Amino acid sequence: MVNQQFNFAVHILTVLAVNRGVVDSQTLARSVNTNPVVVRRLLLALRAAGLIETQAGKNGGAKLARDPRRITLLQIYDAVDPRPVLAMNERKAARHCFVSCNIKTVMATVAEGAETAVRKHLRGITLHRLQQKIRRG
Amino acid sequence: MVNQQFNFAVHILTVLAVNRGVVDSQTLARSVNTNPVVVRRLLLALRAAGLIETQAGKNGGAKLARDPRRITLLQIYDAVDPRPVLAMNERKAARHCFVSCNIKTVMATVAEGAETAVRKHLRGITLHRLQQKIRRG
DNA sequence: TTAAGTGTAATAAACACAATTACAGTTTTG
DNA sequence: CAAAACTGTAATTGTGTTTATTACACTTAA
Repeated sequence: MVNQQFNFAVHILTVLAVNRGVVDSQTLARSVNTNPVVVRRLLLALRAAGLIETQAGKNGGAKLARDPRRITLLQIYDAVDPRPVLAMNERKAARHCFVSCNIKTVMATVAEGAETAVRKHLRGITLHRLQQKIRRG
Repeated sequence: MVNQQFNFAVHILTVLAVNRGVVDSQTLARSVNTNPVVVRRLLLALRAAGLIETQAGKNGGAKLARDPRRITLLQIYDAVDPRPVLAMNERKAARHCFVSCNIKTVMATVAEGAETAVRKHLRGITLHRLQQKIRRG
């Protein structure tokens, strides 16, 4: 099972951007094709990041907290806090082996570079842009 | 459990680059701190990519097939064929929902861009460079 | 011919993630 | 104020992915 929180979150926000109003977790879950509880957990993360507002009670749900032009995919990425794009090796090094003792530090730099590259890419894409693409089919 | 094949593979190749000779899977496994069978499976992938040569039988093992200056992290990445850096959503779309029907295509483009960014980063780093970094501690 | 390796299948164990159930709390509306 | 319709959240189960382990046939050097 691959982590799809980023996908789910972008999907949810796109629906909110298109609908321009309050949408409940049940409706969002149907669009994403998942469980409402999964959606609500993501909504909490998105709210903590200041991207949406939620309302409890009857006729409650979620809506965007700001203009889609001012929401980037990087902000969504950070909101759901996914695992690094290149996994780090957390095992103990073999003390007798020089490579084993130093590879971790070196690979951390490599992973950091990969992360930076992805972040730069995501920073350049706004929710509004996705919305436009979807409108055009 | 996070996929560490890329980490393992880079580690293995770095040991081979430093040792400059045949190393058996038992020794490599101790350095990586994993099981020899796991190492041997990775060695098969690296051999298929033309990065190493292996030898069966007594005093067998693996060695680099070419100069570390001509091995990039991208080649290693491709050899182990890891999952995409951004996962794709494979679920069925909700036919009644316009966003649901089109988000997949849009997100595929986003994921492709992320992949390209990471690949570009990895293409710029050679095994030889890692070796140098490790030598300096 | 034996010792020490690789190649490879099969299975078990560990782990991450999503789905589901359940229910307390909140808010609107009649 | 009572009922309906939501959110917030904990607890548990189900499913898929990855690594570890065992086993053994095959290969090669000495």
